[in-house]
Amino acid sequence: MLENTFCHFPGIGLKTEAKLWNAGVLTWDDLEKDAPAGGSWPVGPGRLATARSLLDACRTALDAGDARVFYRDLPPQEQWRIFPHFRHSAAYVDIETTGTGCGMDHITTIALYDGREVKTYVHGRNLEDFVDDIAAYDLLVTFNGKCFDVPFIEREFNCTLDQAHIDLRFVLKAAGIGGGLKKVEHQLGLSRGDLDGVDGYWAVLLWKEFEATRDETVLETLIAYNVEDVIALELLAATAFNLHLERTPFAHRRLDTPLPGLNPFAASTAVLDTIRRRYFY
DNA sequence: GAAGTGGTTTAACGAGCCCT
DNA sequence: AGGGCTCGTTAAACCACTTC
Repeated sequence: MLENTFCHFPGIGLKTEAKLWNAGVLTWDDLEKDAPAGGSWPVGPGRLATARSLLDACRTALDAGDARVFYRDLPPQEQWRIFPHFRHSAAYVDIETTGTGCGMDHITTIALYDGREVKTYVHGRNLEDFVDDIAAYDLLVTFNGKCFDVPFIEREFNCTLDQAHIDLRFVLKAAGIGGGLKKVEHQLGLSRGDLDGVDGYWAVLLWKEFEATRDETVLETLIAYNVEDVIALELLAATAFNLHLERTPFAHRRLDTPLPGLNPFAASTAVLDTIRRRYFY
């Protein structure tokens, strides 16, 4: 999709890009050919020359796996186009915390999924390893991570996550699927089994319970919930990409919807019942 | 070459929304 | 419940191109 993208070039917005597509200029290679059928370019010679001068840099960035070039230059509502090109180096990330509001909050667990393997990080054990591990990826995929997860991580670890970042909250909203993560999953017909109805507030309660009891089953239930979130992100990213693709001339290049990854952690129904009884009845 | 047009960019602001 | 970020909107300025 990036090779069909022109709206990241200076002076070319979505309208001009659509005109190029309509004129049969569909790829970067087409941009270097003679004028399209009809004899004239839907963009002036100055902007055409600028775009042409940037083609090599774009090709190099694509080959080198540098997603940041496109992330920087694409309009925010078009950053979904990055996904298939850098999917092999994507990290689906979600954090759980002790809550929000009092300023003393900290991260309790982090889940990182790369489409193959799940990694988890726990406060007081291996949480700091996350900073080194995440640096290996070129693309972050989160839900509301631009507003919550990434600022929280950067504050807590005093670091900067400078990867390209697809925040599915905004991407899905622009595709007509709004709401929180659980609502989005529900709209797409996804189910979480035992963890249906469990939300971020439960993660706060589960951590509180774990700190009080040091019961590993409680911790595993929290991690299972955390991991379930990141596994779902891959499916949501592919779905969001396909929804946006349908609005372009390239709808035939849909991505296959990935099978849900295997969650190596299991939520305990006994633990969930305990939390339910204690806090919700 | 001047005027007009359409498109893009930029900045400021506020609202909305989702996270735990 | 609070925090915080992004996005959308709007308006103005700018740019490139077209038309005469």
